Amino acid sequence: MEKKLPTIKEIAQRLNISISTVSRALHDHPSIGLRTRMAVKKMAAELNYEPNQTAIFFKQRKTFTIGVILPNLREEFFSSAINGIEAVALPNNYIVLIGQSHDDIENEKRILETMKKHRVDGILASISKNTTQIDHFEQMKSYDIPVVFFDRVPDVPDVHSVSCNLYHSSVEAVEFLIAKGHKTIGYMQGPPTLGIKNERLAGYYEALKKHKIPIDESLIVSTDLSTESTEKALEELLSRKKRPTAVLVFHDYVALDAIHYARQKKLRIDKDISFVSYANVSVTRYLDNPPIASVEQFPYDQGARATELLFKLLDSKTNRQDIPWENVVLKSELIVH
Amino acid sequence: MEKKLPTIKEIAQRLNISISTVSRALHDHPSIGLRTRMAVKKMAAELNYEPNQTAIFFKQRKTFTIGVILPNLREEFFSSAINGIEAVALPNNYIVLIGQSHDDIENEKRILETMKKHRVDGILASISKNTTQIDHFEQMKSYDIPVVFFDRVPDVPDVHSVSCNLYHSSVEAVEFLIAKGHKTIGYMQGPPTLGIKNERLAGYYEALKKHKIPIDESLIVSTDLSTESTEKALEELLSRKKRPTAVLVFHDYVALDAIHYARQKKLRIDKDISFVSYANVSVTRYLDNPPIASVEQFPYDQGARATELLFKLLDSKTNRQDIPWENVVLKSELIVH
DNA sequence: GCGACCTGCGCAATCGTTTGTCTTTTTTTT
DNA sequence: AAAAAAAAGACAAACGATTGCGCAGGTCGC
Repeated sequence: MEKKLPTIKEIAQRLNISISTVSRALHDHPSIGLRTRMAVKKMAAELNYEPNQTAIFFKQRKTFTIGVILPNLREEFFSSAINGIEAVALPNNYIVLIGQSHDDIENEKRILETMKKHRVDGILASISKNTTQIDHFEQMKSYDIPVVFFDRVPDVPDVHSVSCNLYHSSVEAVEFLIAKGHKTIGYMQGPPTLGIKNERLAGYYEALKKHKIPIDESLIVSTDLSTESTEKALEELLSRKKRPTAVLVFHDYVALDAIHYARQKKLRIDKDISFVSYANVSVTRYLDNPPIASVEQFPYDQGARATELLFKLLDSKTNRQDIPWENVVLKSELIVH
Repeated sequence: MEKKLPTIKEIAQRLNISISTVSRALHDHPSIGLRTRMAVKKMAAELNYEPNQTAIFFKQRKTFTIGVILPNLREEFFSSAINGIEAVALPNNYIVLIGQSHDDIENEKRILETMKKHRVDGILASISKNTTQIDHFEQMKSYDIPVVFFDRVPDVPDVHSVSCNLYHSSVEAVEFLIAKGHKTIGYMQGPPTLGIKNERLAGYYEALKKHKIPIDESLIVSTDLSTESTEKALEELLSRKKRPTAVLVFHDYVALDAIHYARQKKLRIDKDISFVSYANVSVTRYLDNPPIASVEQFPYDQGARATELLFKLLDSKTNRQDIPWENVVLKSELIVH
């Protein structure tokens, strides 16, 4: 049963020709005559020949594999991003290796190491929440493995990246609340390492400024994304003398925790307090009290664009060091529920 | 910049010894003396040598890669399963290649083909909802690539599989409803190809029988999982003369659609009608009207066990054909919310 | 009718490692 | 001190495919 697979060598022997001829024939090389070419192809079909990719990978120094490193597949954002990545990668005959950092930089390093060993052709990464330096990614340069960051991109200039600009949508989100009559609007931000650029906060400031609402720093609180931390942050906001009637929240899941807590405290959502957040996760569809609006960040598109950029890098014949850093920025969009 | 990576050959030249000696020294082969072994390791460290895995894969006919084929990563069940798979695979130095069938058998075949080309050592698969025959998986045998199915396993005897026994939990679920005083209990089943064994239905029958509740076939309806289909199915149930006060539903997401629809129809959840379903997805945490109970199917454990089984197959020296088919069945558990 | 050119194919090196076997050196035994 | 045994390392053949180069044989030109 365990027949070993046919090789070009076998084809060559049966046809009494050289293996190089077989190889070229299979690749439609012009220097092989039609007769032999046909004969080779016929025999290949008969034997059910399939090239041994591992041999080819080895010879070509190329594996047609891209590695994807991301925090957690269970987050809808990332599994959607994978779909975008696959949509571009598969048609190009690339296959996708996935590793989850679970938001731990040590895992991130381990995964990167493994992917390097497996000689992936390129890497797509969304960094973990406590990745503050990216030496481990920089190292890939010396192995000539290009890296493209997406969504959670490090805040340094010399990388390739695809991300969403949250500034405009943040302005829009706050203006949306203002239009609804809110005058005291809080902001609950995430961990400092995420969204270093703080486009969300900048948008928040800008909108308030634009509408001449004085900025009250005490209305800005932080959560580390855990439920407890979020509850504590909301508690803080609720204790302000000028209690906010609306809160812009770092992420839908955080908002859900906040909403849950607010309801426990007998606050009526969208009457006593309203929430707007980011991510536009699909479960809100089933909720009675979702955030009234959420900023869509197009994970699928981000994944697809990042993969396209990576392929561009892979294709470029020139020394990769010479390619200018490219930072694609997509527009986000406020979705009102 | 683009320095090419050091090889054992280079180490050999610098030390003026043979390549084989270097190789053996690095592997602590007993026939290499301590002096040379140390020298080799020192040099390897200096040069920052790393073995070329693609060469090794090629030579060893082994890639330390397992392919995972599943319907959709966006389903929490499957992304959790991936976690279980990674938990077993990574410590064993295996890496995970993922492909989504998106519930389309053609994709499934394509992915399988690609994975075969990439010479994965083994495959874990959860079949698509319209996979009725598994020839494409059977084919893997002739390439000596073992396949282990998990969760969505084909209903044939000669496969390896890991799945959850839903029979007992189904009985338990219905008894739970009966205990709550329900006497008219409907059942909304999924597409026929999924859960062919129909343990859910069997459990449903059993519980009713046990409690001497006559079985009314008109209380059994079907959905293809789409929202529309689910709504139609619920509508049917609601139109029965003896309208059910509780429904056992194929899957949480289906239940959510059903609940959504029921509420539109002004039914009060858990008063006019109650739902119990399967999967125990985590979003129910945020819902006002979740199913009152759900059957947990332990995706993480299923993934982990399936991977262990696969490794067992990979390890076995004997001809794989001789290994008896193993069908691991895990217990499910009714979680009351 | 003889060199120039084209066509069609074979030879052999190469990618980096592993591994069976053979050779050399060292150590032990008697 | 010589022979036998053990230890340490070298040689070379794989693994399967790609590819530069060279070498036939035929065709064409003049």
